Amino acid sequence: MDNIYRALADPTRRTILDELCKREGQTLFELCSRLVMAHGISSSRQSISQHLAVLEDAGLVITERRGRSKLHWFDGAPLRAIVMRWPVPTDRKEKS
Amino acid sequence: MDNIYRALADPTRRTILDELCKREGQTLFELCSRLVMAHGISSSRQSISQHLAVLEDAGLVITERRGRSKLHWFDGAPLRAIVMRWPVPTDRKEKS
DNA sequence: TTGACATGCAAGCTACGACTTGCCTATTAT
DNA sequence: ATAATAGGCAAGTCGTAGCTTGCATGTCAA
Repeated sequence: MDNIYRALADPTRRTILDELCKREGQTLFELCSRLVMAHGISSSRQSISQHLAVLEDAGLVITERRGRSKLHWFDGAPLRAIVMRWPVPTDRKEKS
Repeated sequence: MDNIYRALADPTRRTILDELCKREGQTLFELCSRLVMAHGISSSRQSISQHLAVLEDAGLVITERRGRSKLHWFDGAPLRAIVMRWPVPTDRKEKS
């Protein structure tokens, strides 16, 4: 799964992940309106849909069809590949 | 610093970070030859140099001029922004 | 000082990614 | 059945990232 990095490369996709962390199980329309409200993102529905497809392909978003809607959840599991690949220093507060 | 994500988006740059983790303080030429040897990367010197500039701009690589050479070190500190932004599940081994 | 070595700068080319537009499919309500 | 709702598919445009090429800068050795 190497497309995590590509998925994280786009700022809109990162904001989508933020939004899905705040509220679980959002539909595409919920996400679109919330991205406009909270953040200044005013992309088309199709654009957000394509972003979600990239995120889902990377495993960062899990979906479930519910009738004519599609619900989206955030999943941080693929992010472990990053912290396992390179050393991430712990941020202990250091005195000067 | 939002360009961490862009810096990680390229596979060659990720391999450069891997290589710098294995051996510290490499020069540009060292990196070029090692990228060809260990991994199958055969980009030009200028290409690698540009990649290093992106990584340095993202704070993932720290440099130091030493005479006519430039030494490079890996720095994982910017990666904390990722693990602090989204929840990364700990991978405890689970019994089935 | 002169030449070899290690790197930097800048312009140009090409390919891919993000976005839009238009139409299509599936589900629910009346 | 029909219309409205929620989303999917596909082609096309545009900008930018990655790569190369050519030349310039700076450093060390003889």
